[in-house]
Amino acid sequence: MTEPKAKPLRADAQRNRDQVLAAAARAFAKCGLEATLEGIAKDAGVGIGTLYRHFPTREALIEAAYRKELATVCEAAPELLDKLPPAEALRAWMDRFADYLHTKMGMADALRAIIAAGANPYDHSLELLVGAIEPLLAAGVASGELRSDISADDVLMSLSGVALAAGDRRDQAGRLLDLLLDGLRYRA
Amino acid sequence: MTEPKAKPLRADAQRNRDQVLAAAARAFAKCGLEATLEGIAKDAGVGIGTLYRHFPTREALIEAAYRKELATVCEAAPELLDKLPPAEALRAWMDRFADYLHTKMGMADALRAIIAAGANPYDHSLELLVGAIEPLLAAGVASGELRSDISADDVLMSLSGVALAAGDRRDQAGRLLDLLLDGLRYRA
DNA sequence: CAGTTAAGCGGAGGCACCTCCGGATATCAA
DNA sequence: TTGATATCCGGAGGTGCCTCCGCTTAACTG
Repeated sequence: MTEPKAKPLRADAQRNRDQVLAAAARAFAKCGLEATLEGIAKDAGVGIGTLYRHFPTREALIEAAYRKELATVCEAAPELLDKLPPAEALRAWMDRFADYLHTKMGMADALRAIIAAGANPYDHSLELLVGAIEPLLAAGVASGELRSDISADDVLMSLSGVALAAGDRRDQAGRLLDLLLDGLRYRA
Repeated sequence: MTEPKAKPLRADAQRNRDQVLAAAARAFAKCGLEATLEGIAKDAGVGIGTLYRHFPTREALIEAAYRKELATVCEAAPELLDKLPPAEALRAWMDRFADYLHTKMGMADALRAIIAAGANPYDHSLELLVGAIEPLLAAGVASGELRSDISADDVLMSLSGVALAAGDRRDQAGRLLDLLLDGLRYRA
């Protein structure tokens, strides 16, 4: 999970990167999303330039800071698939995802940027999410509950769009996710 | 359409407001959304403070600048309803809306804020949109094509979520809107 | 161990955002 | 017409964002 990557960083670079990430996690936990990048850099004991080299945008930093938690949400997918019929498992996972976004609204904007960017195939979080959705969707298609002409990408896009648009009105988000799932159910 | 409001502005205030709005429209048309507020203020011949008094946030200014165009999109709803069966009319209107957002991506963030704000009942654009969707939805329910347990608010939320999340991938947005409409169709 | 060099560092600087408040002025009452 | 005053104006200033580039140093070589 501490990805080695193609290019191993120089020792000092790796150390600084970790310190920035730790400081960012602290700052976001304490101040929410409006934590200043300069403050994070100072707290990490590095210059602002160093922070920007490692994380070229605010979103990149947030994304990296929350990646581990996001992975946890994604890992719940297989478990749900064990316990529930595919369509229900998908719906339940959507709820987990929406809950997560709801508690970490800070992540919302970052996520929107990540997903909207779309084009970047190296983005880890995006893979993570698509990877979580794919088995759920495939199982639903196999069991005949879900239509087969929608990709995991599309589901993610709709899901995140709905979750982000609904913002903090969690009940409304729930209704919209029901609606989304209805659209996904197979019809002759 | 040039709402008189409860409090008629003082003559100079009204004049300044109009000039700012005109400058904003010019700036957004020319530079897209990254037009600077300071530049707009200067172009309008007012101080930055005046701009901020009239439009406390960037979104407020954008919203005001695009309100007229948005109204045009909304006015298309009844016409579509005349020409098409309700569900198709709704779908066609969604396309208009998505097209609009697509050409004016600048508006996207503003719209997201407007819709996410939600709580502000005085927001004119929100009323406009809900007012456009409501008849389409009602006609669909009346004809039995669409389910009756979804509100125009919910439709707007899903629609905008999808359109915004899809960003500039217009084809994907189209698929997602199809999906949304499938969810809206009546099922026993 | 000493030399080389590519990678990394960091903060000064320029730009935009937004707030705040002393001065200006439209409006109204007398 | 002449104050009185509520309203509005505008830009200086404090803050954060992000870029750029000269200096530093880890890592590698012989």
